[in-house]
Amino acid sequence: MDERLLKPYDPKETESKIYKLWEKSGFFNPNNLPERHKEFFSIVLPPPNVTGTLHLGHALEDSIQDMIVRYKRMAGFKTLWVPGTDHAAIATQSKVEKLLEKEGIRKNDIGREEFLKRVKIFAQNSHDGIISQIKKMGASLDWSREAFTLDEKRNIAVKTAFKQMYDDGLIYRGNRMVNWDPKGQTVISDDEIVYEEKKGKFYTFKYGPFEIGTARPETKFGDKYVVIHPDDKRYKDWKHMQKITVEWINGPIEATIIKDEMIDMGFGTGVMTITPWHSHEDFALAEKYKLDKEQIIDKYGKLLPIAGEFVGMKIGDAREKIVEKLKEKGLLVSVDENYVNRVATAERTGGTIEPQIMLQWFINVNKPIKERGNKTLKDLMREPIEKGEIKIIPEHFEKVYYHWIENLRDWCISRQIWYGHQIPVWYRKNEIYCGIEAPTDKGWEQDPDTLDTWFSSSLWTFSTLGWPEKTKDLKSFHPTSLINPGYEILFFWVARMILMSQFLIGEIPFKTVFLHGILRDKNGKKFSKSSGNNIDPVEIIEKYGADALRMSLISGTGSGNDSNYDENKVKGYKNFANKIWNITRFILKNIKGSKYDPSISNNLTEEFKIIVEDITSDMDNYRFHLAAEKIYQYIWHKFADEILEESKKIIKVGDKQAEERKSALLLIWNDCIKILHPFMPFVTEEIWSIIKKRDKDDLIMVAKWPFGLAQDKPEKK
RNA sequence: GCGCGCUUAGCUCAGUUGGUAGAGCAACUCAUUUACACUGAGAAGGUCGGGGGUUCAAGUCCCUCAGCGCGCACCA
Repeated sequence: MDERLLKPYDPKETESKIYKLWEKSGFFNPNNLPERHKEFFSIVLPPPNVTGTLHLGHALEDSIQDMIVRYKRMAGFKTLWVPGTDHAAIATQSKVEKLLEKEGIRKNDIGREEFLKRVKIFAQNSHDGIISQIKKMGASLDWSREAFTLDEKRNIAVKTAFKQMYDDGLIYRGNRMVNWDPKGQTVISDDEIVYEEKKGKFYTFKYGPFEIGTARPETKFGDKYVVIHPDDKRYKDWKHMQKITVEWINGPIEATIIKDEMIDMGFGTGVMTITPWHSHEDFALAEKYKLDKEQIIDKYGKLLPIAGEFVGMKIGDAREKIVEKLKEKGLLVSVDENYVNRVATAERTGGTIEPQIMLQWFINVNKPIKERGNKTLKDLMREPIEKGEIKIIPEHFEKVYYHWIENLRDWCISRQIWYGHQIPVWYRKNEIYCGIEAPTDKGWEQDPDTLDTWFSSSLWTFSTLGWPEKTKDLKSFHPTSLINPGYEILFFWVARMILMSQFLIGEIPFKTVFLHGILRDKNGKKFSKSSGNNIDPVEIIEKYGADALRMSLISGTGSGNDSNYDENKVKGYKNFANKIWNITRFILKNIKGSKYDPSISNNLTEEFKIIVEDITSDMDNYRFHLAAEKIYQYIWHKFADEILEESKKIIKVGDKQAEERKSALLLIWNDCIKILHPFMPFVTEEIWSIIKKRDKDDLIMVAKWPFGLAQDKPEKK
């Protein structure tokens, strides 16, 4: 009897030892896999942000992906799982800014270079912690191919991508309405906005012969256009472009009446004034009728000279004072105190977004691309899903995806932050140069802005494989087989990867998008540092083992569904790990001295084969949670509770039937351990080593899936 | 407003192409040192959110209502 089996299973002792064994084997790298691994299977790890440490949500993601990767590897695929981390531009920068604030340092005091040094140190620390966390999960990532969204190679990819899109006129610089975050002092994309419902006041003012409503009186200084619906009978006597003089905040102004169908006649009085500089819709209207646009608020959220006596005031402070003045002038009609406003805030800094017209860089999603039969980037994003080249699981997210594309505006990619890929564009007076390298002659200055972090992550499936170089990896492993992000980054990441891959290399980035849900705490609350419910996976691993954690996260939740984390469940699977440990002890004890016949076939093995067929079909059809529960049920309640109990009597007799039973037990148990391996890799590898007692190369991680049932060919289209 | 989900045992959730309702945890009754107490045996627990429809047959498909969650959107 192996000494290890004499005491209960101890994951702590086993896991780090086993992980080292795996790393040493080299099998994480597909190049080192034995001959039988032919067809390629590839997947990239959604790179975690280097903003701190991983939480249980990442553990869920790692568990699912490693389970799939291990299954595919056993099935005979030449399997690659690419690791990496994301520099997460704004998120990381604002994190470091906050840390420096505590030391009383502001980033402008130390300057760009010194600040970036600090960020780099922070990012490196985060990275190291994250990698060690991922390894503790048992993730079989090929570390020799590790990448970072901001490393040298990815920088070349980013610049190459930018230039290609710039040359094709898809990236342009223009004065457009953008989302300005006064707190983060940068613009952000539409997708980085989080809307919060806030109760506020809704004011109605007299504006000449009209009454207009607004929730933001502080933007109204420059309002000199009155918009009315052309069909509104109440105002039928007013003509389009008619000019009137009205008394307003700082005296009389000349206003112009605009008749346009954008107005909702049923809302308020059916009349509104517009502020083209600080509102997306107003801007669109102003463009349509070539109206003047005036800036009211500066980038610090303060009022400009147009505000007259209110100049320099913060908009929040100015609001009530402006209302007061209007009231004194007899222009205030009413105040609705129960108005619910949807306030746009910045995802990362929490700042209240101020729409502004600014000179920024954009990706044009509506421009017909000549070389692609006049298709737009929107078309390139939509088509692979429509044609079924990319499958989204669960399927209903396809509708969500289309819906997003329909509403998509040009993607603003420039950011006024320091941490990130600097835009590869140089200016000299009126000249502009875009290139991989800086121009060599004098007088050029590079654009100080950096790129949206999602620009670099959207190249991830091919930038990690060597693009823009034509590498062997790229040829072998792209398009990748599968991607497994949470559904919350379907737009941020998945959609943009499809966009970039389609445009830059003319192929899809992955064949299947398998989305997972969000893991919440026991009470259904989102994990976050601020609510103090954050859990470090390592903490749980030390208590129950990585196997138990993995199994508890995978089983019991349908794909794409949110789930609640329950420590009791982990505890249950720790018991399960010990159960299979004891089963192994029982079997080895009982088969001692007997000859093992691997060709045995009887009722037990036939019945087992049917179970394995069922489980394998679940594995091949993304029903992993079912596969996990089925193998658990079989092992504990069929194999242990029934078959082993019954075997005790049979083996006691010591006849031919007993010998056959012993062989059947060993055969079935061997295969049970294999099937369980993708879910609980550590304990199964340890048991394998005890059963096999062979040399180091004979690892369960490269053992063949039972009965040759798993597909070793790519899925049929 | 538009879109997408969810509602199944006390709790947390599974339930694949429609074919007699499942698991884990909790609670209940027994077994008491067995490969395993990180255990075993057993019993209990559900008109599958309400209503209607299709079908020989509906938790599953269709319609409708309600509650909850999420995403998107230009209600000034």
